[in-house]
Amino acid sequence: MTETRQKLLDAAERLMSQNGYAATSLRQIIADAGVNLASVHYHFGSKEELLDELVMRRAGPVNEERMAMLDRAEAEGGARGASLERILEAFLAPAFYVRATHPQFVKLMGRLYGEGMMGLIVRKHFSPLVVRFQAALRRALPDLDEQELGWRIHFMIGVMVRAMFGPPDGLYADDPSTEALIERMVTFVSAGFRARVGQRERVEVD
Amino acid sequence: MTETRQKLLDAAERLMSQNGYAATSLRQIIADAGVNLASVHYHFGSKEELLDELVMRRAGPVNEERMAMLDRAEAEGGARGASLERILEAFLAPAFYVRATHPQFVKLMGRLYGEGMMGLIVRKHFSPLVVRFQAALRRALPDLDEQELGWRIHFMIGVMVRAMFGPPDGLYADDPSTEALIERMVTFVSAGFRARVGQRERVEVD
DNA sequence: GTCTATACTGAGATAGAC
DNA sequence: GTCTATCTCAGTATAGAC
Repeated sequence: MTETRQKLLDAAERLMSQNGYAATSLRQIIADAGVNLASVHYHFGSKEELLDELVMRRAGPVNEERMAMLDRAEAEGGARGASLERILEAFLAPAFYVRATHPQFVKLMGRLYGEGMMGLIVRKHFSPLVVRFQAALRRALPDLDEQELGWRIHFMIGVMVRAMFGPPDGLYADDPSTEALIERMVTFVSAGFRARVGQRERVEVD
Repeated sequence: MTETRQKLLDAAERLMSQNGYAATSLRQIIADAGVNLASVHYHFGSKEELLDELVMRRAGPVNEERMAMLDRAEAEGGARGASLERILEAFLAPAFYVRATHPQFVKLMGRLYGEGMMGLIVRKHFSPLVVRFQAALRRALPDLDEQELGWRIHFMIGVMVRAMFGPPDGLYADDPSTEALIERMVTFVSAGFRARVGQRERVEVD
């Protein structure tokens, strides 16, 4: 990979994580990277393909880690299969672990999901991942019907995207450590996945 | 309100619900509405202010309905306050009831949240709503600490936004009725709100 | 008060010289 | 591989007709 490519990807990641994809112009990016405007189209072809490479250079390793964690969870679970919590953790945690080395990337992913820019990338690169996790969840929740499972996965993505955006707007919540945030998501989402259909929990809290 | 204003708002709602805010140009909107380009700036001042009016002409009534449902839930709850499920339903249901008369508006709201365009509008117009619902949840979940509650509200918004976007991408989920969708959200989210902190549910599903 | 015509700046994309 | 110049289309602004 040439130096120019690197500079463009780094500048785009930095700027887009702050302002989103649409609001970040190629002219901002090339100014920040110190290269010529036409080099974007020489190296990537378009703004959208630049984004594709930008996402995949980090999402690739994230998805490999997700698969590896799911492997371990299933190995430990033996014949029962992996537990719900371990499956959810395998999916959610690696996406936030990258905060340690590339904090802006996580925020960028949240923005991209929100802007609808992830749909294409997911269809293009994430298919094996989606299939495997759906199958694992299917097995962990055998009583949940297919439609309901699909919607709950959809809801989980919503929770993840929101968490990637950062802490809530108001003054009422902190910015927790990565581990605490993952714990919060898994606790919330696993309870949601386990909820009985058509029979809301009516127990009063203590 | 003049006819031109109406036409612009209607055209913008239709087009933006399909392609999002940023990807919809004023020139598309004025072509669809059959009016002159400059009329946008005469009537609204800018694309962003057009959006503000567009959102509030429907979100205004939605928020009033939310307040009214919360009033009823608290009246029924008496001294105990409203139940968690009723609070969540009061927040979520009215946002989806508008599908009956204005189906595109719900999708538009999902897109706008995703694009980060709702932040400003929420701060400008939704403050009383946020305060009231946060207080109601606080009361329904007295054992939950403030930070945790803030994050769980954040997560709920994520679920709502995802549901507004429409059914999940894959072939694995249907497009349910509004009532069924609300039921699904309330079931999932209420279980998440009730989950015990730092003590994940370990019960196997039957 | 309302609308039309037109111009200004900045976006993404592209062709061709070097 | 890189750069200059240029194309089309975006949001915005204003002058002036009715």
